[in-house]
Amino acid sequence: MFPKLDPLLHSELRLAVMSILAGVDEADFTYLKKQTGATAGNLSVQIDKLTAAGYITVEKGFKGKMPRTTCRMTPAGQEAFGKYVEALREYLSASK
Amino acid sequence: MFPKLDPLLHSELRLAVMSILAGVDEADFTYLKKQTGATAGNLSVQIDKLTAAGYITVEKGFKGKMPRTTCRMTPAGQEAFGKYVEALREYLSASK
DNA sequence: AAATTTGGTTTATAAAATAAACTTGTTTAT
DNA sequence: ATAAACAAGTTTATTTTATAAACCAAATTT
Repeated sequence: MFPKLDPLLHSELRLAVMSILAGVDEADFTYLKKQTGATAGNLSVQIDKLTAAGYITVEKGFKGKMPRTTCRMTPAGQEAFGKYVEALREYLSASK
Repeated sequence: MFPKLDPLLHSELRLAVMSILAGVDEADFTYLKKQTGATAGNLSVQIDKLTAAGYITVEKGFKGKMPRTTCRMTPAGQEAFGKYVEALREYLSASK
């Protein structure tokens, strides 16, 4: 009845990151930080987890002289995100 | 942009319990256990948390000679659940 | 009457989230 | 030129959660 929710996505911050990346092709660390309101430390950790899961890729470079970390969602990430959304709807729609 | 998700509801098992109770007036422990597939221990703990939050009430009685624990969602729980669902939609719909 | 099942609770362990502190380098002010 | 402040993160430590394992009391079955 209730499908298992991908624990990697069932996290407020990781979900927000994925939600942003789902609509935007790429986003860098500071942008994600601003949009989510997360602390840098927390964001760094959660980005690592999404990367380890193969849901996003991280590219490190420089914008001028400042370091810049760019994130993109992978196809695997898109699929996982889609499935998570579907699963979640089961939980939410059970009410009506 | 991303509303805070009520941490009490952003839990797979507690969400499932609330989702069931949202549609059903009352449900007892064993029913919830069966429907969610949770272990009794986990369910007991999570029911306690929902009770402590005032989201559900627990009534203990007997069905014949066997103990029976009946759960109901409170108005506060309904409101919190509704808000949570709304908040969550923000996360999910940001993608499209 | 011994073993099993029901309906749980309590306690212990593992995993996550979060924050605080630290690092490396850059820009700005002195 | 150097000290102070800031940017962009990472690492480590702390707190909170989730989950499972162990336990308990009473009822039922063999």
